[in-house]
Amino acid sequence: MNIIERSIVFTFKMSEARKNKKSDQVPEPTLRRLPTYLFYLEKIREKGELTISAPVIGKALKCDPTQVVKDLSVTGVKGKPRVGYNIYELCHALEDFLGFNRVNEAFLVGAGNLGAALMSYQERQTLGFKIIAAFDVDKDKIGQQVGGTHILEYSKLFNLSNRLNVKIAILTTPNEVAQDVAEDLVNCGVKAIWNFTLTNLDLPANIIVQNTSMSAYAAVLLQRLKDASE
Amino acid sequence: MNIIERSIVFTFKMSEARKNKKSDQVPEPTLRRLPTYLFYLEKIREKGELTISAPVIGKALKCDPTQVVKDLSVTGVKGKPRVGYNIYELCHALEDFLGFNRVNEAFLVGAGNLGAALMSYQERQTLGFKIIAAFDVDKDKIGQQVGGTHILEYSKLFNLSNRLNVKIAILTTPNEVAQDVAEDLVNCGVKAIWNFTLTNLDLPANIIVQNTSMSAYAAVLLQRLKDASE
DNA sequence: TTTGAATAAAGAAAAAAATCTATAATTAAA
DNA sequence: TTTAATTATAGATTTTTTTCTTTATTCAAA
Repeated sequence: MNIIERSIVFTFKMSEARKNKKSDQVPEPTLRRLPTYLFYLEKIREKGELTISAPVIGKALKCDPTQVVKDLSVTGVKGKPRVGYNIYELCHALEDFLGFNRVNEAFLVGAGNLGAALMSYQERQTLGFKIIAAFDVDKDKIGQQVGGTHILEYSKLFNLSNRLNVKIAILTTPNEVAQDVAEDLVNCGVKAIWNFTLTNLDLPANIIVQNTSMSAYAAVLLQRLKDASE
Repeated sequence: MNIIERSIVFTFKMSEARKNKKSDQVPEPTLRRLPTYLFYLEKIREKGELTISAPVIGKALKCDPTQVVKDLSVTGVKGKPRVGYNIYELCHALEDFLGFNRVNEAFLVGAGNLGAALMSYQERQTLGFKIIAAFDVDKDKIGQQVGGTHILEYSKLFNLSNRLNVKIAILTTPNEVAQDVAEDLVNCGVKAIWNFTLTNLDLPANIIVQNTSMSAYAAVLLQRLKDASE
């Protein structure tokens, strides 16, 4: 194969990769597990440990050790045989990979119970981003503060988004207004919406929507309980 | 094959099925989708529609129509070609399958923001179970009421669990006490724990633990946003 | 220094899940 | 009554994810 043929093959492979971007995406199950590793490792690090092996992590987190190795490999951190991983390095790499050490700013719309929970959640535990402003239409809530974040009148969203360049929004409104609010958010430049409502949002294809329904987990729990009693 | 040979084959198959119970378990991805179907169908039913086809559901929920058919088939409901499913029948079957129409009673421990959110959640939206009592150690919270449920002194858990036969518990305590509380709950007869803490609970194998970390979703969202901007 | 045990890493195999395809049933329109 | 279009259903295929296997590396002990 000469240099031209090679470059053709190369070009082909590149466009293939670009076409189905999914190929180089980290699998969702892995992404979901990564924070669990991070929080476990942080706990171990606080105990003064310096290294940890995949079998030990696997035992603690009740999962397959080779799964652990595969998952952690996305960070690029190399472990040493007979020793394991450097905990400090691994924590840092995980935080970096997950983006938990960057300031990912987010809006929150709907400061009801769940909204307030997420606002206070960010104080204690790393959620992955900082809610810089919450919005609501309820006069009683407006002006209040939860978890260090102010609740503002919803209409202020439009002014504020002009000045700030916020890409992430958390949607915890009632179902009925979810679609309208989501469209407002997209118009304000939001690129990713974490949707806690039961509304199936109809938005442009380039907008990332992460649907999170508490019912989904409840369904799995109830079913496994049913399975167990049979 | 005579009758005896047949019965041997039959016995073998039965024990196989019992051995790896997983085989007849409904896949977790399907279980997670079922509440989404239910809430969508309820919305459509309210509009007065009587039937709906899998392709229509698939278009609305942005998923493959054959996926819809496979998922809905777990309820046993049959659709008619060229017509689709009877919405009323399907809603009922889904509620029944998911156990959402039964009274699944649950305890909640840790009436902080997230706990309170779940308590108020059950009012508006079907969570799948009814939180009949919440427990906390915070004097300010004890005696209060959220979403129609009273917050009781934690120590009352032990008396109450003797009288009531509650199988499900929601764990929304701080991480530090999660393991201890979980063990208490198991001693009180709880069989399934919905764990919102970041603690990896170490409990008997027969106890069902559903770990739900907000960070897991956040991680996926952040990553997809990163993927999109590359 | 040598040997052996532990473990990461890479790749193969298996399992699980999603998607595609073909078939048969049904109904509305011709 | 017949035909064509729609759609559920079942099964095959593909893709994704997990688990298993092998290999090579490293460190501790002999």
